[in-house]
Amino acid sequence: MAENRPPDSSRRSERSRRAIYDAALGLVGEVGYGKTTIEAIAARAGVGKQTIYRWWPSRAAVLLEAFIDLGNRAAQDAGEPAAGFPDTGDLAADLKLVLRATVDELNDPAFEAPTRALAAEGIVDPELGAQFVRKLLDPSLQLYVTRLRAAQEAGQVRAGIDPRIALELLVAPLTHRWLLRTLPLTHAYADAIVDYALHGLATP
Amino acid sequence: MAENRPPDSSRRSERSRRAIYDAALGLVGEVGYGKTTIEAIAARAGVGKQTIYRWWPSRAAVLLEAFIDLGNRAAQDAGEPAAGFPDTGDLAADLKLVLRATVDELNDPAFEAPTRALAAEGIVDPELGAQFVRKLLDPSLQLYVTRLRAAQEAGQVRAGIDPRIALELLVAPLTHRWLLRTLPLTHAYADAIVDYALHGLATP
Amino acid sequence: MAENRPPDSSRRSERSRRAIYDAALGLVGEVGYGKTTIEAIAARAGVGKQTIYRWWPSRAAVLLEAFIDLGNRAAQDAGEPAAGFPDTGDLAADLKLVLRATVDELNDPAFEAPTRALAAEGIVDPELGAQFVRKLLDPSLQLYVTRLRAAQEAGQVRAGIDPRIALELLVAPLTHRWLLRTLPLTHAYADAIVDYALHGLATP
Amino acid sequence: MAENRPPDSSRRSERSRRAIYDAALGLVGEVGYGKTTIEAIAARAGVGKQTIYRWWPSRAAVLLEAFIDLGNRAAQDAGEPAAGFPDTGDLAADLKLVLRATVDELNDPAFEAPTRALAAEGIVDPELGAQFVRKLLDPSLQLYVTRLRAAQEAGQVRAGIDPRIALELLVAPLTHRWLLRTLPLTHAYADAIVDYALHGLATP
DNA sequence: TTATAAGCGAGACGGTACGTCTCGTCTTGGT
DNA sequence: ACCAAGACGAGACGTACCGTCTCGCTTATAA
Repeated sequence: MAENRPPDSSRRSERSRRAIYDAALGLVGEVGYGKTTIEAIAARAGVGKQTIYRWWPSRAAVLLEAFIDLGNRAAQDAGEPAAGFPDTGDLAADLKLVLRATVDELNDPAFEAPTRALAAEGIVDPELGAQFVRKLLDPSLQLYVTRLRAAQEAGQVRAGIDPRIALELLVAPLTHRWLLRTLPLTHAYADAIVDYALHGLATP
Repeated sequence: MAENRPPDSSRRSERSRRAIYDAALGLVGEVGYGKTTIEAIAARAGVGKQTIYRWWPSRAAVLLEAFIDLGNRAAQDAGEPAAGFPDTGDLAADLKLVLRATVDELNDPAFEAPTRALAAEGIVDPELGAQFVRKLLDPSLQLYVTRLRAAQEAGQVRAGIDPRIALELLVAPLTHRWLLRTLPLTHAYADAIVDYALHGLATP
Repeated sequence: MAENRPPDSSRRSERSRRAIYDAALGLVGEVGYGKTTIEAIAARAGVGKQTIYRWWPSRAAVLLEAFIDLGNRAAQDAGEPAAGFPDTGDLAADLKLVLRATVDELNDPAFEAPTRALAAEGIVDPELGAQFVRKLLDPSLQLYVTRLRAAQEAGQVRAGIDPRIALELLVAPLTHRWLLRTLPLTHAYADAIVDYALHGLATP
Repeated sequence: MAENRPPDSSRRSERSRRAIYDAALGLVGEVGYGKTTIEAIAARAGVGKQTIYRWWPSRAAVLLEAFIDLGNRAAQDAGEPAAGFPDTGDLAADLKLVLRATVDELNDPAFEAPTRALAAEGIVDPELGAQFVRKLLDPSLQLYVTRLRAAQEAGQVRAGIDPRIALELLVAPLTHRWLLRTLPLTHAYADAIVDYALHGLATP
């Protein structure tokens, strides 16, 4: 009975898709994620509810795609400036630069609400969490891997170090403070993390 | 007009409070947090809904208190046994022991669902997040501070190191992997984190 | 802000409407009007509560419509049979016939509960009372007017008499006894009312 | 187990009783009967809910007693002026006088809300209805019986007429219009009812 | 060039849970 | 013992959304 054929995406309305992204991001910013209901998105986008249910499995999925799309458009607008990791040869300086920028981004109110919402949803919904990590988080982390490997080849990082683990020593503390709001997230903290991570806690 | 006087907690029914804790924890374990409704908790606890709304501001607050109470009872049952941080003199070994235990706890399915639910809720609701940190997280973290300070006094940790930041280098990577499910959370990973954090990434 | 547009009645589910009528009448008969909740009607009708709230302003309005519908269906089933007022030429006899039938109807237990409930609600809620009168009471009373006017033309009723007032002399005492339960409502009483009303109380 | 002994009325607080009457009448006047809850009465009277439940079986019973008490106090204040039925020898004139006064009373807004509420409740609740009739309605009606019997002895009313039925011919139409709001309730209507009832509808 | 079938906007539907309100009972402490 | 106060179990209220399901209406192939 239950046919459940997937919809023909070639006939999908681009117009509606954009309107839904805009409505979703707008609502999350204005009333918070909890009150961003599918009905409200549909109403604001001037779209039937079914059009959302046809193409997305959940409210969080809509927001995730809207977010990714936002990033893509931003990148495209900026003429695709790589957004690569700086490599001045001074690893500590480069890391501090990037981590400070991360701190600023995490402290940006416009960025905060939807990201927290997505992170929270991803923590509970493994499917969504995987997408979140794959599409939003991993690409950024990969840049650390590249930079760390370069430093390793330059003899600035110990040979045995696994860059994939090393990067977590740098990034996780920031994420930790941001997600759990244990203590304020400052540039000084970012600098301290870099110093501690590079030179260790133990007496030499 | 809006009087809204707080209820008289001296007349609160202990019986109902326990029943609500039990029902909440039971339901979260059985059907997950998302489907643990206040109505269901009230029904299972044999309690009026108003009795929940009278004493807790939200579903998450109920679960948080239930969780804390569970911890308290466990501690009490066990006759308040240590719960302290090991101090064998070997800092690396002690840290590995504790972080491995943390890994095991985070990987325990019984523990996972409610903790994820609470963490996710706390990420979005600052009020609840603060309680979560204050009542559940901070007490554990404080033990790290104590142990690190002892190591510092023993000359095993560099003098300038702030234990409160140092501990995040150790704990945050575990939390990060657990919350975001980037990569598997293993004893080997815990060991690596301790080694990297203690001795740093940079070439000496 | 408050849009509150009325629903599109062309898309209304006939199925649900009937089910709601049946459930409402059934429940009033079984548990009484006071215990006939909207939740119970919805549950028994296999209908969402919103479907009731969408189309009716109150519980009493549902029952009123159900009642009217019941009358309409009964009339339709019977092939629209007479329902008219008898006119044998003997006004007293005709009135006694009709008033005795009214007495029987008012004394019918199946009829009593919902009618009392509606009447009581209409007494307190002017809106509903108006509908009650217009849709259920007035059509019946109009038959009296017709019959009395015929009698007037036949010279059996004094020329100056206003049929609309005259009818109340006949009908109100029955309603009075029924609503207020002052004294038993019998055929003898109906006969007495007709005799008194037609020939007056005063000595000629 | 369920003892359910009746409370000792000798120790009853007169103070509370009065406060409850006042609160009940005040609330019905201000917010209508539907919103006059027992909780609200208790709160306004500065009385525990149990004190109401202890002495009255229902909200309507409270209001009924409050109403009766109001009448008693009014009578007492006025020095008990009989309130008897006028008897000038002219039955028609006396009846018109009284019925016009009744019309005025029924049209008095202050009087309307609680009386409608009580009547409506009495229609549905036989117990309460009986009390309503016995304590409020019958005493008034008895005055009609007395006056009609006097007229009968004076030869102004036909010998066979039962005053108890006759009075309903006069009073019921007014009640009918008031309760059901079929048509406006005016002095002219009261006069017409008296004329019609005294001299009948039929041609002599 | 029409028909035909998809996506679409709209929104009614059967449901579930919400958070509030009131019910009538029960408990506590005060007089 | 009655009382004021109010917590309690119970459950209906009316609202908000859920996800599904028709409805007509474009709109773009395929006959």
